Amino acid sequence: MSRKIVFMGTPDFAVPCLDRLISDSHAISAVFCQPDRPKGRGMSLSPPPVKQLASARGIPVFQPLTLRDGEAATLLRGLAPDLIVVVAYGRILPLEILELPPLGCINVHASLLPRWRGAAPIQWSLIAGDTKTGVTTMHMSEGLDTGDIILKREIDIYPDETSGHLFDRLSQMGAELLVETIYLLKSGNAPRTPQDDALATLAPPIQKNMSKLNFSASPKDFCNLVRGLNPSPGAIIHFSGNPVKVHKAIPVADVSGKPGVILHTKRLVVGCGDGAVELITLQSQGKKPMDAATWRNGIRKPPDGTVLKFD
RNA sequence: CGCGGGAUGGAGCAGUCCGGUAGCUCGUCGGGCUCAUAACCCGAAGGUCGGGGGUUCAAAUCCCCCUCCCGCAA
Repeated sequence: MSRKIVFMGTPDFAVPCLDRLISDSHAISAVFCQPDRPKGRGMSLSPPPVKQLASARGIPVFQPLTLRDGEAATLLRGLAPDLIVVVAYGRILPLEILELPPLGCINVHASLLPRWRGAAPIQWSLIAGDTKTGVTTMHMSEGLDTGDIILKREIDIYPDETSGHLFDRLSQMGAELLVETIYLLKSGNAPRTPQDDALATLAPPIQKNMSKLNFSASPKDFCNLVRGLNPSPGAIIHFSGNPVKVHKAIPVADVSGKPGVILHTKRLVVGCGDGAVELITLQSQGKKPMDAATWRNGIRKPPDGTVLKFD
């Protein structure tokens, strides 16, 4: 027999999960997501990705400002779901809602919990230089990603992988793990393992002041930040006072120089920490991304005796 | 009407304020040098300066309109 599911999610990451539930013929009685927000150039109001998919499939969409004023709970009681599936919804669910569905509320999270609880697990795993990550499903509790674990699946992070790329892989994997989890849940065989709070780390939302790259950091940390912040919001360096976004950078072995100083006449090998990094792809304000050699063609030659360097 | 940057030979840029010879770093092609090079030297080709209108003896440059690209902020 088919169980009624309410899906709660907002951004791109949640889309494959919803899409998979729909194509697997689960009964999605409603979708909740964050309200439309002004977005992009021109600040036009735009619906979040999950809403776009749900609308296209004719599923009712609700976008309450809060889940804590009782209205959402009343609404949900009316929908009487057997299960609530939450994927990157953007809000913590109150106990009143957590206790509502008979099968409970489950969540898909893009990390190997208890590592990287919070809003930006993918970015933080890259920034920290993790070599493996994964997806976890859990029974939701009142805390931030603290619920008992149902299933966990692990993958290796590629050495030059970006957040964008990892996002794609993990969101697909999340959809897989979600359907397996629901299957186990329905059959009453879902495992339930409490998280070890002592091993927990936090992945708070990415702040814009994290975007500034520091050439005195180690080459590895420098490049990890570039990876973690690609494609959004992007890591920034400065040249002649102007911000330049770094889309790709790699550590360079056996070379070192003063932080920020360009060490090669052709490539953008730059002194960094106790070594050097090579900047591969850059983007100046108002421009499209370009490879380092191309970017370099556009900068003016400094007066003789002056070294080329980043601020 | 959120703020802002941009469109100039194949690429990235300067020149635009103060109208009057099309410039720089590369690439391409030809030649030279070197044991050798993402090295160096010499030479050449290649542009209706995004589109339209206007002002002017003269517009990449000044005025008006349009198209496309991008950054920030949210």
